[in-house]
Order: sequence, then structure tokens, then C-alpha cells
Amino acid sequence: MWSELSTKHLLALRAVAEEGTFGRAAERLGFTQSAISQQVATLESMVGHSLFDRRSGPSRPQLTPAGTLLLEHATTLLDAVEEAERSLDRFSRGVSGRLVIGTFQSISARVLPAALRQLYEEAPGIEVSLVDEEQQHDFGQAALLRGDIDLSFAIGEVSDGLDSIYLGADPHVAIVAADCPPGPVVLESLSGSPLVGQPADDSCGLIVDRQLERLGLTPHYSFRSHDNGAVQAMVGAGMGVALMPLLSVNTNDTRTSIRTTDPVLDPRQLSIVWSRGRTPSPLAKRFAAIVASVCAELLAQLELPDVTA
Amino acid sequence: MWSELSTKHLLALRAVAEEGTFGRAAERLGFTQSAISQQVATLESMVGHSLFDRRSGPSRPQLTPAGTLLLEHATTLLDAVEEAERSLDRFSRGVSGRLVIGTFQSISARVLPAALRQLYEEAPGIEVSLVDEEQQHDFGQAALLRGDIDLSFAIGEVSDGLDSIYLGADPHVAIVAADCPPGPVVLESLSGSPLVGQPADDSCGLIVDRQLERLGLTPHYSFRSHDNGAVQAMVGAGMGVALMPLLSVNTNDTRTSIRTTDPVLDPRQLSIVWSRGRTPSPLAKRFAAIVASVCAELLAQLELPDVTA
DNA sequence: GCTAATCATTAGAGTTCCTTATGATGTGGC
DNA sequence: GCCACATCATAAGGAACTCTAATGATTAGC
Repeated sequence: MWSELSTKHLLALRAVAEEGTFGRAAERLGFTQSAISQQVATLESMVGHSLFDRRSGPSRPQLTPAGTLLLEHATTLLDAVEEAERSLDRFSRGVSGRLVIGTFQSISARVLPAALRQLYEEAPGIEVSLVDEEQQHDFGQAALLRGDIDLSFAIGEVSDGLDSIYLGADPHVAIVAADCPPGPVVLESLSGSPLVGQPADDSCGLIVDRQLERLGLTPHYSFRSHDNGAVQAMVGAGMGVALMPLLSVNTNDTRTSIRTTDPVLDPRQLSIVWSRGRTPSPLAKRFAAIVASVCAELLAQLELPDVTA
Repeated sequence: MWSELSTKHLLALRAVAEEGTFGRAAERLGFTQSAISQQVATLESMVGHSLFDRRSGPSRPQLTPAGTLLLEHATTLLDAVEEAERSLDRFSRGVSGRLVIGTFQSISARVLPAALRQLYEEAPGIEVSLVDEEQQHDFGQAALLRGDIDLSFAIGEVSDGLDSIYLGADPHVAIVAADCPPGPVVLESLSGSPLVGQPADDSCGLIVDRQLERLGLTPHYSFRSHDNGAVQAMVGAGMGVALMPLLSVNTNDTRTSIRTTDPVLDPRQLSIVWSRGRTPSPLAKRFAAIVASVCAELLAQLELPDVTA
């Protein structure tokens, strides 16, 4: 039956048709003439027709009508096999494939542009799509385990069942209006004045709130939004002070100013994560490595201007 | 190596992906679970990647990225295999394929229309092309042996190396102008008057000339052409008498009349022929059978009106 | 915890498949 | 005509594959 059909048989058919004799076909394919003879015979019994008319004596075998027809299909099939082979080779080298990345605002804005640019340079023709994981406290773990996304970013502890690369620490800073007098922001002095920040259901907002609580402070928010840009704009408009991870801040905003806090808050620990039980694609591995190097560079640069404020 | 890739492996991949477990895939394909496990393992070692992530325990294996990619190619490949299978099945049933037929005027005009109409009814979608074998004394034998044409028509003895079906005898008749007095045409009376007919390099013309010679007559031609219609038109215009096989005559021409000859000339023996060393396609066999039945009917009808003239 | 479901592995039998050696057959030169 | 050569098929044997049956290992879910 045709389920026993293998590439080998089609290669034999094509080689005999092209070389003109079984012997030369065998030579081309690295078999003996006998092997090719048997391979073609097997193929003939599979399809139920002679594929070559063999005149005995030193004359070339000729394709039968069935052989001609099958050869056309064989050519199509062999092309498709070669295409599959090439496709998997590109996949192995990580220069082709699809990548679905779970992300959130600060990563999308500060890390992904450089990382994806570098990835596209190495591997043009890949397909990348982003899934916003905001407001999901598992950082897309469920989606990772389900296989809906290939990679995601995580803050803090990496839960079990995920593999990860640690990307670095993103310090928490205070954002104040540009006309605010210089110097670190003393957190205790904020107890009366209003704060601006992320909602409590946002993991970033949650981390800040918890740290303030641990310091005995009960924050009062005048405005909360998931949108980092909106939060920063509110600070610029004088609605209050924001406590945010540095990567969430637009450092080019002239209406606001970045300050260290007193005491210094614990930084946000960033990782890139993927499902432990699932084999990552070479492309995903490569992307994770790129992200790690991009983050290392980015976070190293960020320390400097901040401390001087 | 991919040359060992067989349909079996791709079917296993697809079945596992669709059924969700190796066991059910095995059931679907009529193997044991162990066999499927080994088939997939073989495929994995061929492509160099895991295709499924197997969590041990009672949970479903999940396609890896490589598995997903290969499955897409497997689907196209399996579709192509099925298409080839269907194509060869149609070929076997003779309802599809190409047919190149060597022919000559009288056959094209009187036999092929009915035969091809019947063939198209049984097998729409076939491709037929005709090659005119006029002026080739071998009736396309060389082309048949070369494989350029599938079938051809022959007159008289069938040469060695060809298989054939005898189609019947096509009587030679005299064509005279319509105003000619009735009765058979006495050949001896023609020795003075001019003849109209095929050239000497035409097999039909040759056959007539040889028979006249054997009767001791030396024909004198006023006009010769390969075109049967032209010959008959010349007769109608009073250029002389023509001696032609009946199938070459347009029986609807009112300016000419068909007569028997005295003595009666040997009829033209018609056969349909093909190369003995080449396997004919089912379509060619079917066509030959149709031609035989069409000719039997046609030649039986033709005898009647002629004898009465 | 126990049950049930999952896939992998092992071992062995049956089959396939390749190589070597040989046979059969016809072509082409001499 | 005959011989040398080129062709493919076939036979036999050993190696490699492949399937089945039995078992093991692992874990989800009750």
C-alpha cells in the first residue's frame, strides 16, 4: 500500500528516468544496480503498474504511461520533501518561525524595540506577535503551559514549572513634577500628600503598595491607571508623586523629574520565562539570549543618571 | 536521512497530533502503541528534533514547535500522496490521461469523430492530440517505437514489432461525375481516359497503382493530390475518374457518384496498431476497443449503398 | 494513597532490504 | 555469424529494520 511509499522509491524512479539506466541510477544514489531494480519493482507492485518497459539486451528502459504519470507526481512530492527539509533547517538555525511573546508595557516600550530589531536582523522573515499580559498575575504562565505563547516576562520570583533567565534589577524611583525642589523623595513625607500610580490589581502597583505598607505607610492615591504614560502625565500636571520602576518611566518627559527615594525601595526583579515542560524553539532560545544581553546593557546604563538626581 | 522518510511516518505524526495520544493513534492506524512510539521516534531522529513534548503520566503529548512545523509539511505531503493515488486510480480506470494518435485523412474524417465522442463520454477530462501520419509509409511505426505516439492506424500488413487489432476491409470504389451513365466502371476502359487520384508517394495511391499494374493497365493521371476532397472535387468538375477507398469518399457530394469497379479491386485492410514493446495505457486500450467497434459498424453500413450503385 | 492512563523500553520473531554472484537477453562490431 | 559487452532480473544470504507482547516508569485525579 501507499503507506509504505518512501522517498527512496521516488528517488529511484526519478534517477532511472533521468539517467536512462538502472545501473547509472544506482551509481548516482549510492546503491547497487540490484537494489535499484528491487526498489523500482517494489514501487511497481505498490502502484500496480509497470513503470518502465525494459527491453532485454543493452537498450534503455523507457517510461510507461503510468511511469510518466507517476514521475510527475514524484517530482512534486520530492520538491515538497526538499522544501520541508529546507524549512526545518531554517527552523533549526532559528532564522525562521513564529514567536508569540507575552509582554507588558515597560518591556514593550524599553526592551522589545532593541531586542526585536536585533532578532529581525539575524532572522528576517520570522513572524512575531505580542500578547499583553498586563493584569495577569501569573505573567502568562497558564498561556505558556498551554502553549499559546512561547515566552513571557516575569517580575520577582519565577514560579515552578517555568524555566527562566534573570534579566536584572529595575530600581523603583519617584517621579515628581519638574518644578519640584531637588533631592531624594523622603517616603515618610508622602503620608499626607497624594500619590499617583498603578491600580492595586496591577502587579507593579501591588509591589509598591506592599513595600510602603511594610514601612508603615498607607498610601493615598489621587489617580490610578494601568497606563504608565497617563500616570507620568498626571505627575507632570501636579496631581502628586508616583513611585514606579525606572523602566516604566519615559525619561524624555520634561514636565517630570526622576528622584531616588529615601529609603530606597527594593528593585523590581525581571526575568524572561518559558514553560519547563515544553521544548523551546531555537528562535525562542535565541530571542531570550538577545533579550538578556539587551537588558544587561539597558539596566547598566540606567543606574547612572538616576543616582545623580 | 530524509530518503528513508515514508508515508507511514507522516501518518503517525498526523494521527498522534489529531488523536491526542499515541495509543489512540495506534488504534486508528492499526498498529500497537509501541509501534507508533517507535515510528515517531524514528521520525524524530530523522528530522533531528523532538516532535512531541511527552509529560510522563496520564497527560497528552503536545506538539513541539518543530512538530507543529513538520505537521504542516506532512499535511501537504499527505495531500500530495493522496492526489497521486487518485490520479493513478483514474489512470488505471482509463478515465484520465493523455493520448497521442497517429492518423490520416479518411480515419480522421470518418472514424475518429464517432470514436472520440464515445471516448469523451466515458472519460471526460482526457487530453487527445492527433498527429498526421500522411506520406509516412511506416504509418508512424518509428514514432510508436519511440513513444511519441500511443496508437496509429495502418493499411495492409502490420509490420513486426507492432501489436494490432484488425478493423476491417475498406473496399476500393470508382468515383465518377454525377452525370455519368450508371453501371460499374470497367477498368480496362480507363486506359485511354485520364485518372484523378493520390500521388505515388501516398500509400493509398500506391496501392491502387500496383493493382492496376497487376491488371496490365498503366494509369495516366490528370491530377494528383493528397487531399481527398480535392480529388473528389476534380472528379465532379469532369477531370476524370478516381479510384479510392470508400472511407476516403465524401458520400454527400452531389456532383459525384460512387460506382463499383469491374473487376473488383482488393479492399484496403485497416488496423489500429501500437508498439509491441511498450505497455499501452488503459486509456489507449479502451480507445482501440472503441475504434474496433466503431469501424465494424461503419464498414458494415458502407457495403450496402455501394453495391446498389 | 490508589487507580488508571500515559509513553518508553526491552526482547524476540518476522520481515525487509541490500550486496554479491549469476543468469538471460539482445546489440553492435568485426 | 559470432563474440564481447551492456543491459536488467533473480537467487541467496546476512544485516538491519520493524512490529508485537510484555513490562516499567511516571503522574493526574479521585
